[in-house]
Amino acid sequence: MPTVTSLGDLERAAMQVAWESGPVTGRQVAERLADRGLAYTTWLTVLTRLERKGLLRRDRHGRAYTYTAVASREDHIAVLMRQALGQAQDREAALQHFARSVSPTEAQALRRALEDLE
Amino acid sequence: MPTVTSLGDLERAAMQVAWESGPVTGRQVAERLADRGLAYTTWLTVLTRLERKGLLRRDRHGRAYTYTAVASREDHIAVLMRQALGQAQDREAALQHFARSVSPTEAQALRRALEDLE
DNA sequence: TAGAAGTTCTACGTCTTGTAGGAGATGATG
DNA sequence: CATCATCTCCTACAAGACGTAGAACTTCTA
Repeated sequence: MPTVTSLGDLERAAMQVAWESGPVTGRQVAERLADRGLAYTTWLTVLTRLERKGLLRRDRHGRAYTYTAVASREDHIAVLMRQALGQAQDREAALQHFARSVSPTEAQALRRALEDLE
Repeated sequence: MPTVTSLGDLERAAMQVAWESGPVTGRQVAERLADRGLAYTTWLTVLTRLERKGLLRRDRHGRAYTYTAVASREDHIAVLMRQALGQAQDREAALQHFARSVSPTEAQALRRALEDLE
């Protein structure tokens, strides 16, 4: 299981944009996050690093690159959760603790999801 | 939700020992992990950092300190999983993806755990 | 063909983690 | 009580990740 490195603050922000706005250019990310007052090239660097981490893919479109999330946010989160779970020596016990820690709504959603599995 | 910082390699190893061997001294950790060939003070530093991160607690016992895990390994893992889940904007969707990604055995364990909830 | 817009490369400061030595405190032991 | 074995504390340094960005080079486009 290839370890997913944890993301920094800017990296997370850029991923949010990629997830919410579909394929984006560096320029678009910079505009979407203009409130942070960071330089355009800062976002380019962040996007490049996210590509190297395998979270984004990029395709040329004319002069510019377009960045696309490799996995959906939900998939990414599921991977993170599985990775946490993988650290348990007793997974069933860990799952039990997890089940106890979720809200009733979440528990219900989980039950439904598990039913749909079969 | 106070963010749990991710652990480094040595930190994780030290936590394993703390979880498996109950309260331990720095010396014991160093011995348990002697195969790594690291200096005793290296482990002391690691334990100190884990204490600062809130994962270990320490109590004086004569001249030495004894380190104890604040949460069980399973609780810690549940926290990590919840933290991952917390990044979703649509938790139900994320849980659904997670449910789909676990093994049949794990799914069964989860179902049981959720049943026991009520 | 010149300018706008894009990319690439390089760089630097800070924080985290791995790694550990030296100095000082303290408990045990003869 | 003096000394030795231990223990802690403080400090340090290298490497890597991340935030941050400018300079230089490339490429559309009018």
